[in-house]
Amino acid sequence: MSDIAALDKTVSPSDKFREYLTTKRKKFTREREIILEEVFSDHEHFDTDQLVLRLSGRGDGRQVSRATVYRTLSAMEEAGLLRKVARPNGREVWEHDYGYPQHDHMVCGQCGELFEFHNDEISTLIEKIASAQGFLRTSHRLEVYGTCDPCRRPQKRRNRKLDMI
Amino acid sequence: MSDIAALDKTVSPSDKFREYLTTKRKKFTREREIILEEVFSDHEHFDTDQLVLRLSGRGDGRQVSRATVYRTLSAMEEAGLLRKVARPNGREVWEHDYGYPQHDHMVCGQCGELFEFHNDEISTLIEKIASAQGFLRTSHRLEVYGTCDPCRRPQKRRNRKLDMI
DNA sequence: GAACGTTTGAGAATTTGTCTCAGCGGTCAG
DNA sequence: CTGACCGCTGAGACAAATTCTCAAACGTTC
Repeated sequence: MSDIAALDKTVSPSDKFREYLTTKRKKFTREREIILEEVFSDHEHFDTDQLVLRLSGRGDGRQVSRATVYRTLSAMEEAGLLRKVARPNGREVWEHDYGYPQHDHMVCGQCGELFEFHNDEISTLIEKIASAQGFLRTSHRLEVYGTCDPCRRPQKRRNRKLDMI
Repeated sequence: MSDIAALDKTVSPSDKFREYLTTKRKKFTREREIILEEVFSDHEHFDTDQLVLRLSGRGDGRQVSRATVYRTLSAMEEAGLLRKVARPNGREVWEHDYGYPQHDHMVCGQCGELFEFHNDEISTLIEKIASAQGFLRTSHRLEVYGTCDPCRRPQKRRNRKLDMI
């Protein structure tokens, strides 16, 4: 699911982060590098706490404090590398926002799975509605709730990550 | 006249909540009644803490504990009476989700104001996109971020602080 | 109205994120 | 290359929001 990642990425996340830090007169430290590396080692959504755990489980003897992880993730958000997405349980998770097209999500209430999708009409329409009200849109967040295809099929074994009694 | 015909339109939040509680084999306690009454006494968005305060300020000598307020709001969400909306500062507020038409929000990053809007095209389009993927949509949440009209106008010092409730 | 399972309140505990501050260490002018 | 400035870090204190614990009170059912 993550093989097409390097498409038109002439600038790597690392470069982009460096660029951001430079313009902000901030520093590209070893800690920030470690975090960036870990964050971009796969494309799954992750939660801050998970990341802290993953970082502390690294065998390289170099760990990063919780505070620094929080600080760095915020910086990466500002740099346009990451964005937050809400899950149905109220929690928030991070996802890559760089090297990936703008997209929205469908959240399955049965299995809790998060599906990404992209649609230009939506963005255009939202833009239109906003400007009709004098509202200057910079971004949006759209989550569609319901039931995903696999979970709707009766026969097949359904994904059941959510609780059963 | 037929009372069945009238039922659909006259199911009050209270009735709806009772119905939910009954099917869940839960109890309609005095505390839940008090909270429900306060929540539906006006249509503003509110935050849990605000509600706790409002409840403790009631002169009727009957107060409800914080824990119960949290528990009851969650139950009301499950019952379909309330839903959560995100504010730009990461906070969440509650709004009525019953007796009100489906609508979305525009959130001003300057003043933090929340504007409701409704647009059928959006719903239709989302429906279309979802079903094209076999996803059965039951609801959605759309928040448009940007700057509202008043805040875009220069000179006038219209911008309020974000963290004032 | 008695039995029984549910709910409540008060405060403790947990969760999640921010802040402090002394010492470390990139960066860059010289 | 080197020193020094100033941002950065870790550890833990703090803070805010929410959930949990458990004995007593209550609502519902029979």
